[in-house]
Amino acid sequence: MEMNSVTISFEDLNSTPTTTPTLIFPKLEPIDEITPQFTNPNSNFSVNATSSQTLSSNVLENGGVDSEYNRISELFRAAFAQRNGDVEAFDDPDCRAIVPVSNDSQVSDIVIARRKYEKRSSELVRVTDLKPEDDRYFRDLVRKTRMLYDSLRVLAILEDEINQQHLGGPTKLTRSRGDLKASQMMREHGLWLNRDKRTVGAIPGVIVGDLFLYRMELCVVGLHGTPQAGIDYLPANRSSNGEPIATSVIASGGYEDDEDAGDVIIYTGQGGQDKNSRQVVHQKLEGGNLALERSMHYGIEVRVIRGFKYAGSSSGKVYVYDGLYRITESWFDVGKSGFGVYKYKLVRIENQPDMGSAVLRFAESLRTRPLEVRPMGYISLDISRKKENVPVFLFNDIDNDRDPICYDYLLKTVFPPYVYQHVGNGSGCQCTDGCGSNCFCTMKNGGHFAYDMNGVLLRGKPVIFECGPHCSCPLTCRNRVSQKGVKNRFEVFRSRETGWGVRSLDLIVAGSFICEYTGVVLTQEQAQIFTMNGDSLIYPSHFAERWVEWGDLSQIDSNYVRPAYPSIPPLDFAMDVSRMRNLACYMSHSSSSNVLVQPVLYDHNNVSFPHLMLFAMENIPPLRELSIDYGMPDDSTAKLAICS
DNA sequence: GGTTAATCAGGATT
DNA sequence: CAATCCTGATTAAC
Repeated sequence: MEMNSVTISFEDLNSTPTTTPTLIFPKLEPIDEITPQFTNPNSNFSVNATSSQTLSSNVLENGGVDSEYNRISELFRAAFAQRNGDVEAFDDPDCRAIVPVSNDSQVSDIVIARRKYEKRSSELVRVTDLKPEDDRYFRDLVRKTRMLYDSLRVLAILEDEINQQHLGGPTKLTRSRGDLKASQMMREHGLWLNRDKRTVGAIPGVIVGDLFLYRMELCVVGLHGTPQAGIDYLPANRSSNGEPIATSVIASGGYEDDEDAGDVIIYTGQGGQDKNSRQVVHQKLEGGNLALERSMHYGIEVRVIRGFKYAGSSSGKVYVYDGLYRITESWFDVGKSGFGVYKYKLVRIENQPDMGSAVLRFAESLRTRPLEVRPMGYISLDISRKKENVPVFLFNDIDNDRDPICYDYLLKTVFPPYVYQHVGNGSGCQCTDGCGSNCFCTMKNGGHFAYDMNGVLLRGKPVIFECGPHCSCPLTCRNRVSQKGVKNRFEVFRSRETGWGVRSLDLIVAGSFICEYTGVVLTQEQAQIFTMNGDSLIYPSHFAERWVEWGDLSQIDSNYVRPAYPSIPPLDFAMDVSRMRNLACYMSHSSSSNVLVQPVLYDHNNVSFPHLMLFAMENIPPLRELSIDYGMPDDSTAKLAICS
C-alpha cells in the first residue's frame, strides 16, 4: 500500500501551482505500520505470553461470564494507573508506549523522555494521487479506528455505571466522559491517525459528509487536532519558515459574528471571549488568527467541519466534515459586541461532493414535507402500509421501475411452526425491576448487557438473546431492541449504480439497530424445490460475519478473545423473499459495508433459526446508501440478483 | 410545567 | 500555565 504525499515547502506555494514539488515521499508507510515505532523494542515491557494465555483460557472456561467486565474494568484501571504513574501498572504486559521514540531531532532527548506522548509532527504534507485500493485501505483503517473508539467510549461509560451500582452509593453527579477516556486509551496505544505528518487538504479515508459525534473523535482520526479550539494550525515556532499555517477549522456557532451561507463562510477568529463565550476584548492577530491569515497568503486550503445541534446524538451535537475551503479575504471588523474581531471569508473549493451539512438539512426537510421538497419521484409514501412504526418511502426519479410496490411487506421473518415448539412460560426471565446481571436472558448472553442504555450494540456475537414475550420484564426493558422495529425513516430508492437501494433520512448512530432482514424461512426440502424452480433464495450463511468487527478490542487488549459464546451451529436455512419482503431486501452489497448482520433470538429459543438483525457499523449520514456484505466479490454488478 | 438558556464543573491538548 | 467554537449536569428563565 502506497500513499503519495508532497511535503509543502513555501517556495512552492509562492510560485505557480504547476511547479513540481521539491520533495516527494513515494514510499510513505501506511499509518498502522508506522505506529509500531511508538513501541520501544528495547524496553522490558514485552508482552507476556504466558499470562495472556492463562487469562484467555480463563475467559473461555466460564464462557466469559462475569469475567468479561472484570477484564474490561482491569483494562481501564491499568490504563489510567499507567497514566498517573502508578507503579502497579508496570506489571501490565500491555503497558506499551510509555516512552515514545522520537524522530523529531529538534527537541532534546531528555525532554522527549519526560514527555508522555509524541508531539504532532511539524512536517506539512498534502496527500495526492491515491489509487482506489489506497482509498479503500485508508477508509477501512479510519472505520476500524472509529469502531474501536466507539467501543471504548461506550464501555467506559458502562464500566462507570457498573462501578456506581457496585458501590451502591447515590447516583453520581456527573457521568464519566467516555469520549475522553476512549481517546486517551487509544493514544496510549499509538492508535491516533495522522500524527506523523501534518496533512493539508483531505485526510485519507475521511470523505465529505462523514459524521462525528464527539470533538475528540476528530482528534483521533486526525481531521482536527485540538479538542476545543476551533482553529487547528501548525504553530509558528514549529514551522519551517517561522510562520503559522492553519489546516482546519470548526464552525459550530461559537462566535456570534459568524455568517454561514454554506459555500461561503464568514469565520470569526479566536480569542477575546470570557468563559461564558462573550466577546469582552479585542482579538489579536496571533495564534490561529495569524495562521488563517498566513494560509490565505499562501493559498493553502483548510478543512471545514461544521458543528450542528442535532437531537439524535447524546451530546446534542454533531460534527460534519464539509470539505475544503480557500480563504479569500480577511479583515478586522467591529463585532456585535462592539469589540474588534478578525474575520475570514472562506469559499468552498468546487467539484467536491455535496456538503454534508446541506444534505443534513435537505434530509430534514424531506422528513417533514417530502412532496413539497421533491414533488416528483415518489411511488409510495409507505411501502410497509403502516406495518412499520415509521413510513418507508419508495422513490425513483431516474426510470419507470416500480418493482418494490409489487411485493407484500413482511414485517417479521416467518419461521416454520416447529421452531416454536418448546417455547412457553418459564422459558424467559422473571425480572420485574430491570434486567440486570442476574437476569436469565443476560446470563444467556454471557453475563453482560448486549446493548447500552441507548440501544447501541456493545459487541457482536454469534447470537444475542433479547428478552421476549415469555419474559416478565416490560417492553421498555433495555434488553429489547431489535424486536421493536425500525426507528429511522427509510427510503427505498433507485440509483444508476446499484439499482434499488436503501438510505435513511435520519442520522443512524453507529451500533444502533436498523431493521430485520425478513423472509419466509424454508425447510431443507422446500428449499430444494424452490431451487429447482429456479427461484433465488437468501442463504443467511452466506452473509459475511461482520459482527466480529463490532466491539473488537484486540488492538488495545492482547487478551481479547473473539466471542465464541454463545456458540451456535452454522446457519443452515434459506429464506424466500420472492413474494414477501421488507426494506432490507433492497440493500446493496459492499465488501466494506456500513451495515452488519447480527443474529438475535427473542420469541423462540431455537439457535438454528435466529432473526437476522441489521445494525449500523458507522455513523451513517442521511441519504447515504446502506450496504450489507453479502459475502460476494466486490463488484457493483454482483448485486443480489433477486432484488435488483 | 415543560423546553431553552445561562452557568458551573471537570477536562485534554497545545 | 493559560487559552481553547467541549460535554454533561444543574439552575434560572421563559
